[in-house]
Amino acid sequence: MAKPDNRPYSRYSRDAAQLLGRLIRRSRIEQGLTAEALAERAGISRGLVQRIERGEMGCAIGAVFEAAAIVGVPLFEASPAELASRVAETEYTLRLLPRSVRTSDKDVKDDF
Amino acid sequence: MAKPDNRPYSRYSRDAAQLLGRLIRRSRIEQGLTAEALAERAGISRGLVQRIERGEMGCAIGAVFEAAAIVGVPLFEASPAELASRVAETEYTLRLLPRSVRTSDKDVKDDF
DNA sequence: TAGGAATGGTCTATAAAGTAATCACTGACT
DNA sequence: AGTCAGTGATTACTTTATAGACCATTCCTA
Repeated sequence: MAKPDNRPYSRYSRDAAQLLGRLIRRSRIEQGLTAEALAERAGISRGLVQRIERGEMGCAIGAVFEAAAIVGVPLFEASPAELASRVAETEYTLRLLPRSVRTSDKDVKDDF
Repeated sequence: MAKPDNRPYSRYSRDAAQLLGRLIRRSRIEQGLTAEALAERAGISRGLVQRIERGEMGCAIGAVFEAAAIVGVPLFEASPAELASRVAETEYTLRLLPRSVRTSDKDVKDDF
């Protein structure tokens, strides 16, 4: 795994993963879709669907997002078009930024 | 990996992953944070940070969300409090739904 | 309320993610 | 201009997730 498991995840990221999982489950059930059926469509196993819906942190983001897309849970509160637009937009902004970050040390700027 | 790679990801989920990665990178750079530094904070390797920022689908969602949380990229456009609230909310709704889905078959709604 | 599909959990083999070390290259400062 | 930190990419190795089959249980529905 990514995390040595003694280094805990932040509350925020755990909540986010859990919420996403619950939303997927909710949507799936509301659509009368079986876990097995969703798994098949997403090209993953039923066991993985379970873990995704449980909000486990080890699941591949591709599998999670794919499941979300299939049952219609919006990612980034955005439609496909909006999403693509924001991708391009961010891509552009990224090109304007310095490629390398100077380790100017200690100013962490976690305020905002 | 989750996907046999012949079964492609949908455009939507790929865009979402890519956008998230770019946003993380953007935020990181704007904060003058080194990829190495972010990796250390997230408890992951620098190589994984690279893949996350590249938007690769195989990254663990925990690692991605953790990185996002650290650099301040909002998940679900929600603050920590809002997120927790929505988790509880969804949890509740979920309890009202049938636990088991009847395979009423063929009404599938993969358009959106 | 009985039948049966759907779910949840467990187990093993395998594929893949993740790490760490290394090297070349880019680009930001003195 | 030269230096060196940061980055990007590749490698080999370790750890982990995933698939798939299985069994027990839940709970829809006839």
